[in-house]
Amino acid sequence: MSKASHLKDIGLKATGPRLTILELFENSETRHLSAEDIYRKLLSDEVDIGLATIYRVLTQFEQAGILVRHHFESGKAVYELNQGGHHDHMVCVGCGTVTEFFDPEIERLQERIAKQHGFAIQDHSLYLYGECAECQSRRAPGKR
Amino acid sequence: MSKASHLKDIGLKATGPRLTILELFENSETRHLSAEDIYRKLLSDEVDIGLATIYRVLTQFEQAGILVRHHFESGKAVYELNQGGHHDHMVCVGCGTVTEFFDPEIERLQERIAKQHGFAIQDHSLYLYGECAECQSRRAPGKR
DNA sequence: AGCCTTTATGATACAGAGAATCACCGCACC
DNA sequence: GGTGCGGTGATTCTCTGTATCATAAAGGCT
Repeated sequence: MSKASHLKDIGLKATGPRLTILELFENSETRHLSAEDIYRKLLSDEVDIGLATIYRVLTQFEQAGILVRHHFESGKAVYELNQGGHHDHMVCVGCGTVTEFFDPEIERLQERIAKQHGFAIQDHSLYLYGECAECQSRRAPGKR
Repeated sequence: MSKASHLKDIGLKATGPRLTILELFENSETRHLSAEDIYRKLLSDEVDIGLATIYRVLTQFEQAGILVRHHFESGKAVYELNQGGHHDHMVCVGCGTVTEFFDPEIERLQERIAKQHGFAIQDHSLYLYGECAECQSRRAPGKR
């Protein structure tokens, strides 16, 4: 299915900005992008899309399930392509790198805890913050 | 140890606003308070503390380890008394109630995953969002 | 107690992320 | 080829939270 018809299927016109932003996610090295990231990236590519449009499109894509939104500690929201599999995130406080992981055991334990409290989970967020291997050795070479 | 000397020990003068805010946390029904919550609570108690002061004091208390800060999905930061034991949170999207829990197994698994990636955890945040038992039965009485 | 230095306070201005507004544009449909 | 309607982008607004700065209050000292 083409990108254009994919957008139409969810009730959104296949406009220039929307296709551009979608392609940006598909071609980006870094999976996780903030509105600002996208804005600046497009500016440097000589593509002029207003910041308001970017926020709008990101929100629409999130509601349509094309993107998933995360709030890391930075305070600003980042988005990534929704490729089906749920996963959690490990964020390096040194370089900002985001590593994804999935642990079925943790998922199961969360469900068990919720059940114990009569709580119906709709969503959850698990972020590990710390230092990645590269940043550790950069900071203390020789060690470890 | 008195509250006043506790504050002095961490290098903070025992001023009115600081003692008031500390007592508010100790006497509050709801463990988790935002700056706004505190501001409005104090206003209704005829205590006039500037919002700037509240933000400052909260930040200082967090740095001193007296309070712990959380970012739920609401976007605004909430604080709770740091009473030693780490725990995670379950937030009801219906009524906003926050339930605390601790699962040593989940903690252990997080550490294992980090180690597998050579990642040194400094901190983590785990929030479960969903509907609490009360809200479920309120929405669909009779069911479940 | 009274002085004096330091720190805290509160009003206000500012900053940054993101949402709302609104005139204009352009595509789809008649 | 008009016309209607959703989409766009410039701008304004809102909401948290921070920085500024003149004034006030703590706490040490005598």
